[in-house]
Amino acid sequence: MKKSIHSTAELARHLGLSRWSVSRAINGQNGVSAATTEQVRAAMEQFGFMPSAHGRGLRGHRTGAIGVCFRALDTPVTIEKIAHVQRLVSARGYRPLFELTELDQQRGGDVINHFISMRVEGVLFVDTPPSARSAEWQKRLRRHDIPAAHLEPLGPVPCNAVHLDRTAAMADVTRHLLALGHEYFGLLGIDEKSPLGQPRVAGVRAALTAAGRDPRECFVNLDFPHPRPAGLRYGHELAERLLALPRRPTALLAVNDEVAAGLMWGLQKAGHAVPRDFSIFGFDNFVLSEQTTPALCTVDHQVETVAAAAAEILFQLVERGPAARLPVVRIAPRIVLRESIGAPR
Amino acid sequence: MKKSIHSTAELARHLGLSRWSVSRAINGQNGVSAATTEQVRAAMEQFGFMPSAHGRGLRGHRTGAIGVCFRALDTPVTIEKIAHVQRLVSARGYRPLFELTELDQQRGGDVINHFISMRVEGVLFVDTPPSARSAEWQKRLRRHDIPAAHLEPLGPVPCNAVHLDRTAAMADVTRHLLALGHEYFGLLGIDEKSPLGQPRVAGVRAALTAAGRDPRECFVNLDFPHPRPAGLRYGHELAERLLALPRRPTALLAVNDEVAAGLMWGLQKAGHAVPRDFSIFGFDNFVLSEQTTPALCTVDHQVETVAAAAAEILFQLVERGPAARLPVVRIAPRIVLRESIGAPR
DNA sequence: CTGAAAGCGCTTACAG
DNA sequence: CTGAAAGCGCTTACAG
Repeated sequence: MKKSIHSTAELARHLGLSRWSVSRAINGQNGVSAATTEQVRAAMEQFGFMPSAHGRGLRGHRTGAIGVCFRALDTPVTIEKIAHVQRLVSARGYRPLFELTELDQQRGGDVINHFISMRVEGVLFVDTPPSARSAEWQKRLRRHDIPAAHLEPLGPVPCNAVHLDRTAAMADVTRHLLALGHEYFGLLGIDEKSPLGQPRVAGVRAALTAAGRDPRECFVNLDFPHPRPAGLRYGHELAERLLALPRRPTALLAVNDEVAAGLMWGLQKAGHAVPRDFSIFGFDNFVLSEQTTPALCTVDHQVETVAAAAAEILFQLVERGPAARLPVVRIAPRIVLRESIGAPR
Repeated sequence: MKKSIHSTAELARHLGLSRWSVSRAINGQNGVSAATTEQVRAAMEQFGFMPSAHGRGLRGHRTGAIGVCFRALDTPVTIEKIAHVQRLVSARGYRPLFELTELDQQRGGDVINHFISMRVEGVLFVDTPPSARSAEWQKRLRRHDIPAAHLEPLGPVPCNAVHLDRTAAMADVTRHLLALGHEYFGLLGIDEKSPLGQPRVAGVRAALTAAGRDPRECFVNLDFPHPRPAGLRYGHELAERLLALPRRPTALLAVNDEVAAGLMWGLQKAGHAVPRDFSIFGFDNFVLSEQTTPALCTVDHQVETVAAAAAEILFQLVERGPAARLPVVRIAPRIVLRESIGAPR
């Protein structure tokens, strides 16, 4: 009675089969009897045996591995992306290999080395900023005929990428507040010079212009240097600055839900009511946003849709070859309406 | 002029060396001239070549891979653990392979299959609850002589594990508040029947008893059914219940920082001041805790210390063989003092 | 210090 | 439906 089995050869010997039949049974190829297949399956189960991915990748040349490259795990939205990517990649029969690039900055660029040495069939870059380093990474991947797709790259990418359409989202939000009767908008903590802030301000401008308003007279952008990431405390300070303004906006669009919450508490502490005196919109649909009183209106990233689109691009590239060029996809975020907005007084 | 190189054999041919010299140069073995080593290194750099992990794992029998198994990515503390584990494992020359078990519940248990097929040299379980499934996983690993260590298992584990000493943490907190003069304690949202709540309540009891008090008369545990995870809103509701109590505790110990923050806002809304009327302690040292006004006292998980201890256990097991049994390590959390506590009125 | 053989655990392509 | 050869890309152990 054997106690453990570590190769298809041992399994074959144990079952009195040839190693080739065992291999075929494991891979579900035809040309092997149903009885043999079942016998092999049962023995694998019994011994907890799994064929070596190394032997397999060496001979078969399909490793089934997909490299997934994150910048850092700093936001809840990024975390959600991981979970979805893991699910999508596994469901398609591949295995994800996760790497964090930020940690690697200090340790030399072995993220890509690892992917190459593992002979991944494709790489998904998530939230990665443009840099000399990442440009070089991509050149190396191309050399090895490994295709790459981009899930929300922080810079411009010519193809094989999925973006969240922040411009459309903010235009939507602005239209919504215009329809409620708001005339003067406050943007809070949205840095127009940052790659993520620029399209958001553009969306506000576009909606105002489309409604026949002059953007220069319809909104004020409040921002000042603060510790990153922008949080509750920064929102709290913004409330003070806002109240000190000679002309106060009635519709407030915050950079994220935490700033929106801090802003709301600051305003409430000063005796103002939301949405009676101010309408507030957050961004990110972070758990916090539904826990405040009143619950915050916000913008949802549609992570599942974005992740699915990016994964689909990668699968296409893996299956059609690394030379393929797929158009950039833009996903529209979804506005989440809750209790923090109303008509201005 | 070759444009790409995919194996040590190609590299050797290109450099006019034997494949064996190339292999030795790559692995930094002695018995190869410095000039040859440098030549090989330069060519690898030039062609972006990395030896196949599959060929390597097959012949060398050391794959350098470590499986890291998480339950889910639901809390910031878990996320922090990932980052530390990645860093520690890489620094020791291994490569982490991350898997999320919760997603896999639905898809069949191929987490362990993946680890086994990748011939990992060890597995680190993080935050994993005891279950029939995980017991079976461990049996399978043992069969393959793959050692496993546990970073904060949610159930009892006889060895090779690191725990956060929640009992010590709560005893510390309680002693601190006793010293300030508090006589009556409120526990908020800490479920004494849960594996994480039980040791926390035990710590409070222990500190009270040690101070010569009767725990039965010194604290009240407020908890009621609520949507998980416990957050701001739940804390907000707890504030109301607390204020309705015939005898109000002055020292409040919340299950986590979000509940503590919600509690604080609820009390402030009702016209009470913190810490003048109530002293509040959170738990987790979540970013939120330093962003509230006043900033929350809390308990830090010492993630770095816990992760390092668990990684060290795993490295020992990998190097000393899977039969080794290392004692369970308990790490004491650190109390973070900020502005939310004071002497009772 | 360098070369040539053997073999890790698989799959592919061919033969029966 | 099953068997035996060859070879994927490496490293180990041996020979010089």
